Amino acid sequence: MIVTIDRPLRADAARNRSSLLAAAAEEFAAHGLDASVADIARRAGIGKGTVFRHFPTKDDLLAAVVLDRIDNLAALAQRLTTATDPGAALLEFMDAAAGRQQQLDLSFLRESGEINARLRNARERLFTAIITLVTRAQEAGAIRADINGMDVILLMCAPNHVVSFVPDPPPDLWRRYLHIIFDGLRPDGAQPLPDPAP
Amino acid sequence: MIVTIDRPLRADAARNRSSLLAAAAEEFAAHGLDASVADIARRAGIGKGTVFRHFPTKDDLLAAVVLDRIDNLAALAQRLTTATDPGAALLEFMDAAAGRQQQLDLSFLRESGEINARLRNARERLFTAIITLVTRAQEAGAIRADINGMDVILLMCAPNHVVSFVPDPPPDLWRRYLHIIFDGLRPDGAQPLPDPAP
DNA sequence: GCCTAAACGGACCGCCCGGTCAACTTGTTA
DNA sequence: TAACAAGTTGACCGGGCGGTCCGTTTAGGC
Repeated sequence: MIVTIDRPLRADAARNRSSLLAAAAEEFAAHGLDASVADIARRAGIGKGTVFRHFPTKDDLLAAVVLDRIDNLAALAQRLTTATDPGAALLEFMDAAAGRQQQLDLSFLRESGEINARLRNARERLFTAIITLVTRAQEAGAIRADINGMDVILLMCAPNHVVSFVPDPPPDLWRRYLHIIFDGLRPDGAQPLPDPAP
Repeated sequence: MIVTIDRPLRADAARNRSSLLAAAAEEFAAHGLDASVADIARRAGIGKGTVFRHFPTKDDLLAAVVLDRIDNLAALAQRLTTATDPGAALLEFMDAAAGRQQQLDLSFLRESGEINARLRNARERLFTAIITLVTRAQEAGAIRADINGMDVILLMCAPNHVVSFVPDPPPDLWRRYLHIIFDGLRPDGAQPLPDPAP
C-alpha cells in the first residue's frame, strides 16, 4: 500500500501543472490520442521530465484532462435536471457536450478497470444525471420512450466526429448534425427501434 | 514520367496479393489506421518485404483496401438510383454503408490531393450516385429538403463509430443508431437546420 | 541571506514502426 | 530441364515515441 501525504504544491509547480493541463487539452483536441508528450511539454513551456513528474504516465495525464471535462459535464447535467422545460434541458445538455471534442472522453466511458476513483465517481455522477434528464424529457413527451441514457451519451459525441472529416469545417457545423440527431430522438416517427439499447 | 507495362502477375504473386488485401482489410477494421504492416503481413502469411513489393507504401495499401469498398458502395448506390421507393432506397444504401467499418473510407473522402486516379474516380461515382439518391428521396417527400449528399455521407458513418465505444456490442446495435439518425432526416420535424451543409 | 527539500529539464534508453536491400527461391517459358 | 526474370524474405536502418535519471535550479521557512 502506498501512502501519499498531500502537502500543498510549491507555487511554481502549481503554475506549471495548470499550464500543462491546458496545453494537454489543446494538444489532445488537435491531434487526438496521438498527441506526443514532447509536443505537450513544448506547448506548456516546460520540460518533458516535468510532465512525467506531475503525471507518471501519458495515460494519467489524459485521465486528468478527461476528468476535468467529465466533471464539468456532470455539473451541467445536474444543474439542468431541475429545468422547467425538460426537452429543452436535454437539448441544451447535448449541445454543450457536443460543442467540445469528446472523442477522448468516450474512450474512457467504457474503461471499467482500475482508473482512478475520482474519474469513476465523476462518470457515475454524469450517468445518473443524464438518466434523469432523459427520463424527465420522456415524461414531458419531448423524446421517444425507447431511448436510453446510454443512447444519449453515445449520440452526443457523433456530431463532432462527423464534422472532423470535412476539410475546413465552419465552427458551428456540428450544430447541424446535432440538430438532425436530436430530431431523430423526437417521438414523431413512432416506429419502434430495431435493436435494444446497450 | 514512369511507364509501366501491365504484364500479368505470376500465379503465386497474385495469390499473395489477394490474401494480403484480405488481411489488410481485417487488420485495418480491427485496429484502425494503427494496424502495423508487420501484423498485416503475418496475418496474410507473407513476409513484410512482400507487402512493400505489392504496395510501395502503407498508405497505398490502405488506398487499395478503401478503393475496394468505395467501389462496392458506388455500385450499390448506382443500382439503387432506379428503385421504385426512393425513401427505402436511401435507407437501404445507408444501411449497407453503415454495416461495415467506414472510418477509413471517410478519411479518404477529403483527400483532394494526389491519390490515385481510380480512387478519385470511384469517389466521384459514389458522390453523384448519392446525390441522385438524396434528390429522389426528397422529391418523394421521404426526407427533408434541407439535406445534402454530403450530410448523408457524413451521417452514415456515425453509427459504427458510436457503437465502437460500447464494450461488447451486439452485432446489430449500429442499426439502432442508424434508425435514429434516419428518423432525424425525415421531414416531420420541419424546423430548419441551424447551419448550412458543407 | 541561507539551507534544504522540492521541482525542473534535457540527454538518454529501449522499443516499435515504416521502409530498404541483397541474398535466396520459384514460376514460367522455350 | 535449363536458365532467367519475377517474386520472396527477414535482417537491418533511421526516426519518433513513452518513459527514466541525475545534475541543476529555485521556492520558501528560518
